[in-house]
Parts: sequence; C-alpha cells; structure tokens
Amino acid sequence: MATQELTKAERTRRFIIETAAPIFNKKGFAGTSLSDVTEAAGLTKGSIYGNFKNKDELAMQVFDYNVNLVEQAFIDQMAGAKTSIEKLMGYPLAYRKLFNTFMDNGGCPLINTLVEADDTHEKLLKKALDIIAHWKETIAGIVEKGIVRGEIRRGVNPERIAELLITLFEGGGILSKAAGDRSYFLTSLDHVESIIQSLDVNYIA
Amino acid sequence: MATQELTKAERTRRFIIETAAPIFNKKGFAGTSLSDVTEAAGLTKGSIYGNFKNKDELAMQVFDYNVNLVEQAFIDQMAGAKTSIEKLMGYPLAYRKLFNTFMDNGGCPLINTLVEADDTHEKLLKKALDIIAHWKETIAGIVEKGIVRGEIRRGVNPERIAELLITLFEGGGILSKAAGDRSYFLTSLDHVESIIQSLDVNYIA
DNA sequence: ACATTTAAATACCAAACAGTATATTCTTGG
DNA sequence: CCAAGAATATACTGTTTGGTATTTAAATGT
Repeated sequence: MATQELTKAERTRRFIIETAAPIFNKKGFAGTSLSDVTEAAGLTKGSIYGNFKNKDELAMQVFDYNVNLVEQAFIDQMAGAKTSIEKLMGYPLAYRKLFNTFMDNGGCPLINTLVEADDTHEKLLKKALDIIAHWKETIAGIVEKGIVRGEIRRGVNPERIAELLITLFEGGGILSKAAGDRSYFLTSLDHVESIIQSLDVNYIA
Repeated sequence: MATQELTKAERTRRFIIETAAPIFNKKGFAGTSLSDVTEAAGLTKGSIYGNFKNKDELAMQVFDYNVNLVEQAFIDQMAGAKTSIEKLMGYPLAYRKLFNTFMDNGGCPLINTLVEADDTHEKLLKKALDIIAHWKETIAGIVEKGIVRGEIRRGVNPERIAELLITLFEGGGILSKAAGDRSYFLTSLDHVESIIQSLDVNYIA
C-alpha cells in the first residue's frame, strides 16, 4: 500500500470512469446502457456495482471527469497570460489546439449534458448549470479586472461579454461537431477574437 | 369522405405526431419510449404500429413536424420584409416573439437532434444537418442578394455571416433553455442585430 | 505463506423495452 | 342499415434494461 499508493478498487474505479467517459459523452445518459460500459471495459456488473451505487452515480462521476479534462486543458493553455486581453484570448487559442481531441470524444460534455438533461435529469442538469455559471463568472471577472486595470474600455458589460463568448464557443462547437465540418467553430473563434480585440482601450474601429 | 376530407387513420396519425412531438423534443429519441407516447395520447400500441412502421419512422415524422412548426413561424414573421437587412432582422424579431413557445416545447428541435443524434442515429442526424445546411444557404443568399442590390457592404462574407447567426441563435437558445434564464438568448439576439446593422452600406462604426 | 479482507464474476430478478399476431371494434360506401 | 374493410385494442413475444444476492477469485497485512 505504501508503494502502490492506490488501492485495487480505486484503480478499477478510475478505469471504469475513464472507459465510460467517452461513451456517456457520445451516447448520452439514457442512450448508454451498463452493458455498453461493461463490454468496453471488459468487466462485469459486479465490478460496476461494487464501485458505484448505481448508474446515476456512475454518470455523475463520469461527467465530473469529462468536465475536469476540459477545464484542465484550459488552465494549462492559459497559464502564461498576463493582461486580461491575453487571458481572454487564451480561450480561443486553447480551443484551436484542442478541437480534434474534443470532437473525437463526443464534443463538449457541458452542452451535451445541458441538451439531454434539461428535461430529463435534474441532478445532471444542475451540475452542468453550476459549471456554466462558474465559467461565466470567471470570464466576467477577467473583463471587470481588465476595466479596473485600464486595459479594457469602460462601458463594456462584463456579463454580456461572458454570455456571448460562451454562446459562441458552445454553439460553434456543437454545429461543427455534428456537421463534421470545422467551419462553424472556426468562424465562431474568429468572431470571438474580434470581440475580444474590440474590448481593448486602444482599439480603433 | 367528401365532407371530412381526412380519413380516420390520417387523423389519428396526425394526432399521434402532434402528441409525440413535444415528448420527443424534450426527452430525445433514446429517452422516449413508446409507452410515453401511448400514455400521452391515450392510445395503444396497435394504433402506433398501425400508422407507423416502427419507432424510427415515428421519430422521423415527429422531427419533420417539429421543424416545420418552427419554419412556418419564421415564414409568417418575415412575410413583409423588403430589403435584405429587413429580412435578416426578421430572424431575431421572430425569435423574440416565439421564445416562450419554443421553451415550453423543449427548445429548438434542430439542436436537440444534432446533439443527441450525432453519435447515435445517422438518419436523424442527416435530416437535421440537411435543414441546417438549407438554412445556411438561405441566410447566405439573402446577404449575397443584399450585396448585389447595394444594400450590404462589399467585403462581407455571406457564408460566414450565416454561420455566425445560426451559431448565435442555436447556442443562445440552448443555454437559455437549460438555464431557465432568458439572458443568454437575449444577449445573442442583441448581438445578432448589431451584426446585421453593421452589414448596412450606410453603417458608421 | 496464510488467513482475512476486499474486489470482481456469476447467476439471478422483475420491469420495461420495441415489436408482432390476433381479436375486436369502429368507419364508411353502398 | 348492413356487410366489407379499415383502424384500434388486446395479448403476447423475445430481449434488454438497471439492479441485487451470492459465489468465487484475488489482493493484502502480518
């Protein structure tokens, strides 16, 4: 236990989550059966129900895992940013780099969950909404700080900017994913970048 | 038959579609069971399978119905528009009026289908993608015509504008629907309108 | 190395699923 | 008003679902 650090159960628990993650993200909660998971993992029901209370709990932890994967990728990508404009630009920058990975794993777990769960699964919906709300606060916070620092024009509405960016990221992502065509997403990212640039105090139309 | 015009079967077929429409749109294809439909309609399996080959065919016709409902609402709303700018403005105008109805019926059937079907249901996905592609052509066509007519600035990329508008409509719609909060969608519509205004040849930044 | 604990495989279960075959009821033209 | 046909209800598949109880196998501390 001192050498291994992780117990056997903990290792298979993680393995199950990692295996189930892209499946749930692609097929959705209702569309994913436990046999989908056991088959993919090469395990049996015993191992699932030994490590998770039920399908719901598995789905929750899978969702957390999927979201964390995305968040971590952003944090890594934005590490070096100094000004608020640079920080904001980190989002489209990260998206450009991570586009293919996203698409291969079923797209953005946030929007997938929002769409499926909004009329069917309260608990999952709440989780997704909390993340979105937090994301919005983060972006709005960067903009506010930019205004205080004199990097971003006064009169800009931080909340609105946050809503706009999230809408463009998620909307463009979904359309490109479904259409199998990058253009929607790239158009979104271009537009996001032009919006961010227009926030700059030194911006000239 | 001369007075009634519609046969009995045709009437129940439509009734089933109308009843099933909001259910499929809310719960999705995988999430909707036939008993959901029969219970809501107060009918039995016999009537379903007498009028539809299987769940797939029912879902397809329900999708068509849902999309047609939305399209018709737009056509009605944009009837009077003359200039290309007015025509484009018809979209956000229609959305503002129809927002509540949309939300009550499970949101936009296009994006719902795209998200669920993109990894699970080829035929439904194709249907949704065809509609999106057609919509994009329509918007791009309006912009092109506007350029030719001298109403819209040269240098504007019609395809890009179309992609941007669709992204903002769908992205904002989904976020507002899920969050139960109009702000995302209203921000999107405001932004769309400012984009459309900026297309005008007489636009001054 | 071995007893004990822990984890996973197996074998079930009742309920729900999509779909079918048959029986019954309703429409409808004559 | 009544037979013929059309449309719906009923009853029934076989399969799959999520979930549980139990058995077997494997990991682990001493």
